[in-house]
Amino acid sequence: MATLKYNPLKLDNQICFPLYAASKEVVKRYKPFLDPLGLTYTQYITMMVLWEHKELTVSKIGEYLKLDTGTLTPMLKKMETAGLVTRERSKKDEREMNVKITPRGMALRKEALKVPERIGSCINLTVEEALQLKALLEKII
Amino acid sequence: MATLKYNPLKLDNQICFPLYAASKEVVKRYKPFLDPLGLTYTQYITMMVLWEHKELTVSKIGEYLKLDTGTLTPMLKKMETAGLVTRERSKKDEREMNVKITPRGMALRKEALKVPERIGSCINLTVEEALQLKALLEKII
DNA sequence: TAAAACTATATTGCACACAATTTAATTTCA
DNA sequence: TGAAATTAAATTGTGTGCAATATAGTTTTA
Repeated sequence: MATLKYNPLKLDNQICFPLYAASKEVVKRYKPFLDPLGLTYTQYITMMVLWEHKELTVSKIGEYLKLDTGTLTPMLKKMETAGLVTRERSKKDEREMNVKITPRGMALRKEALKVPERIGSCINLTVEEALQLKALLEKII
Repeated sequence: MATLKYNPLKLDNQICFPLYAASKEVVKRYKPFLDPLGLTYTQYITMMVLWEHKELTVSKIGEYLKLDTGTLTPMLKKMETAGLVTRERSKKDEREMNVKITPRGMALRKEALKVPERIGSCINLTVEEALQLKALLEKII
């Protein structure tokens, strides 16, 4: 009798691929809600940590978001140009760059408040499933 | 008594963020195993569908991987240069580009066979948790 | 205290991702 | 059947991501 061998290199047998595809898919679903705010997804999560903490160094932002300076520096410069943040060297330690949210950046929070619920209704998971997913993902990170 | 309001814009309350972070993290963990094969993560999943199907059009590859031509065309050209695939216009329909795996590309499969188990031991999930995660992610896609 | 080690950010180079547009080939249908 | 619609790739432009390196400031320590 022929035995059907398990193929470890089949796309369908991967855990990485649905993770990769779902992540891109969700970021894409944010786009129509973020475009009116003038934010990309990466800028949106950056604003999230700034709405909460008001002022942070580049490396602190990088710690929260798990992004490196090669990604953050150019993006923060754009956000500065857009008037959402200011960038200033720390007086205490000139190596540090303090990124501070502006009143305009703070004001954007009101408009962003609708985003999470709108996204929620775009993602086909129950609250329980979402919590379960979150727990599993956090175990990986 | 003060009521602590739920903050929908807190990074910790997002489902999208752990998804985004975990996806990047897993792709990063593949790097040390894929570097010796001369493959990037995107090229690796492309090889997966080609190991299975041998010959596909660009759009079929895009369907499997959920990637568009702006991503695939330049990457497939690099893979052609690397001798992993050939690219040829379809005789039946000149609009289609047939991408075919080469013997060298096929031979790479043997070396790649160790990758999935090595990755498995890098990811801190039980088999049950991984299957659960996969099911939840596929519900999103 | 001055050289060495370390730290924070910036820069460079490479590889995606995708929206929007273009080009070329095929199919539809008036 | 021939113009219009559709389809498949390629191209262009913008925005990440990250490894590796560079630069400048701070701390450690011989």
